[in-house]
Amino acid sequence: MSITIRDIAKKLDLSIAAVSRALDGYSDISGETRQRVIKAAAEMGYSPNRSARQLRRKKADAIGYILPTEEPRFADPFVAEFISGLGNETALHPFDLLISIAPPGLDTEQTLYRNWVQSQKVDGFILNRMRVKDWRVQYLYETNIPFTALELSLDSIDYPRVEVDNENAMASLVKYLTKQGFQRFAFIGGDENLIKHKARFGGFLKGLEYCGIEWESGLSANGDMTIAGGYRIAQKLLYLKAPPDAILCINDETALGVLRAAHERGVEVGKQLAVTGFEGVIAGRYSEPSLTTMDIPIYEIARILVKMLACEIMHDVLDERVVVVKPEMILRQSTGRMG
Amino acid sequence: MSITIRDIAKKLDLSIAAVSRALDGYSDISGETRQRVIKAAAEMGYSPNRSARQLRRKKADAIGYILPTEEPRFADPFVAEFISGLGNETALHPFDLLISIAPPGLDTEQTLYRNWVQSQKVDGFILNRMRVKDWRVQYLYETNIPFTALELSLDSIDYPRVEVDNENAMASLVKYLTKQGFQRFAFIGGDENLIKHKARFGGFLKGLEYCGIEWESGLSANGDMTIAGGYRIAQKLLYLKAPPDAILCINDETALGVLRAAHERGVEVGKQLAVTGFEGVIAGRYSEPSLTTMDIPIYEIARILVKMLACEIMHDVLDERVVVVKPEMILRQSTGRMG
DNA sequence: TTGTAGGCGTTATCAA
DNA sequence: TTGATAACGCCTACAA
Repeated sequence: MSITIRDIAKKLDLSIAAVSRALDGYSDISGETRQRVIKAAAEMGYSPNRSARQLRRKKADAIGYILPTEEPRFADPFVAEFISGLGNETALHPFDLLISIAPPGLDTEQTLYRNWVQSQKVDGFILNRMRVKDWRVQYLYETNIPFTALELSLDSIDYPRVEVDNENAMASLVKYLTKQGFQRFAFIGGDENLIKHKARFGGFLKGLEYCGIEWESGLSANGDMTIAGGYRIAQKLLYLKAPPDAILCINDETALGVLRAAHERGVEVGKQLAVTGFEGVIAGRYSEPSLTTMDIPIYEIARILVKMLACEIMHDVLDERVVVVKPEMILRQSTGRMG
Repeated sequence: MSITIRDIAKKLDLSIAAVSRALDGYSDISGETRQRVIKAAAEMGYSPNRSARQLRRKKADAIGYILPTEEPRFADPFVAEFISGLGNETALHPFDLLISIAPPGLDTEQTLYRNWVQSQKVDGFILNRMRVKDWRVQYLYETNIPFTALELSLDSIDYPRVEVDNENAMASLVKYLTKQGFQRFAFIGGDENLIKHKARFGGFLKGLEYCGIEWESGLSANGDMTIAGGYRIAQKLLYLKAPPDAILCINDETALGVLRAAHERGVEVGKQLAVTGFEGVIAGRYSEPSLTTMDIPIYEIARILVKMLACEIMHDVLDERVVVVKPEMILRQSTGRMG
């Protein structure tokens, strides 16, 4: 079968203990022996059996990410970039990345988390799509499992995390559009239980207030953060007797759907109607018209989350327990009048 | 610490062996005892320690997917949908999904595969983005590790796989466009070492031949299968003295970039210029204009690959060793003249 | 039907 | 500096 330390020990006429220590870089082993062992190991193509090591060390050397997705087929560019970041960063550490998928309901998701914890499959978790009240936070905190997350849930638990300054960013968009002369603001959000929604919608309201504009509740609706959802809701908004002249969206996907609906309605986006996204997904750069958005470095955020988690797991000191990311406003054609 | 069978045994005053067998559904255990054990296990929140089980069984109960990506940040919708399919299907089996990322060069990628194999991290692999000559196929075949793949590489090794009828599908597009009156055909491909490229470009040529059109090599170029790549190449094509009136792309991403370039050039897509994608990524439905494409059920394919792999690992008989998927032509505005 | 015991490959604790 | 040896938690002959 596979090569074990036993094979190396036999070949070198050493004890397995000596081999093990030589490979793990302990100091109580002669330099010469170490060299011989390392050489032999390399020649024989040895690499330690993961399960045995894990069993003994009581560590999985793996981190887990459970994608919280509603529909089986709801895979957006955000996810792709996020996973890509997780994958690249974990590869730099001595960790594996374990991935699964569970709808954010209580059943499957809870079972999955509990199972991974109890069977010690992973040493820690990466979380995103935080909910206002998030049982994952409660659970992992109580069971003392390390985790890092994108966004802070409102469970009054302080965990290592990356935060995006959603609120001010969204407010900035409102202010900018006001200066451009737009007046009737609509907002298309997502699930109200999401922190992301709360923060961005909050920023929208804050922006309106700052600009002295009164909020018309009829001009806001929540979708599912997909292109299709944005399209559907925009269709309604654009057929109102007094339609909005600016539609701010919780994310780029939604905004891309809005663009489509506007085209069909024959509304000139950038002139008669301003549309903004959020998150800076690549497609927005090439849409017609191109999409004004608040860019968020999703890939980088994912990497930071892994780095932080690795520190937590190793019990290293974390220089920054909270990393705040400021979105960057990217002005493109969909808000027009940009000279 | 965590709950083990020992704890259950102690509580129920049984031997650990009895508990183990009861949980694993062996027949040589009394129904009553089994019930007691199962009940206690559930109450105590037991789930077996993964490392211990793996070590004993010499099985990882995990499948691996190593994302072959060039750029650290190259995450496309294809990947998102693919991973989503892998994740959902593995969740239905008693398997974990281990994910990592490696550029398709020899170095990192080879080390990673070897490491996962040698340390027995996974019981099998899912492959995609097959290359014409693919060392992964050679290696896994030789080491006798189960794997399934999307596309057949040209290594003369017959493995369980899903194949997409790329060639005929692409040829169909050419034929269709010819009927619509388009005449000067350009093709934007990807990496020439990819099976996908070979097959789709081959289909393009086949289609031309069928229609009696001569191929102008100046009207073909290879990009990197991203929106940006498509955009860049289309810019060149559209400024030729005799520009094409139809641009067929290896994938939707490329085609979306072409749309953008056409807009900027002031070319009316659907009338003066036909553009087609391939793969049926969701964004194409909402682009402006919407994109004609060959839809491929990526999500389903991923699930099939996992199912097949599971069979292979369990040494079950595979009813179909090769599943062929026929893309579905979806006609939208980008090829116009559709009544 | 149940219990005993050995071992999977490592690592860690002792002695030597 | 090295070598025995005992776990880690689970599974499975074999014995009872």
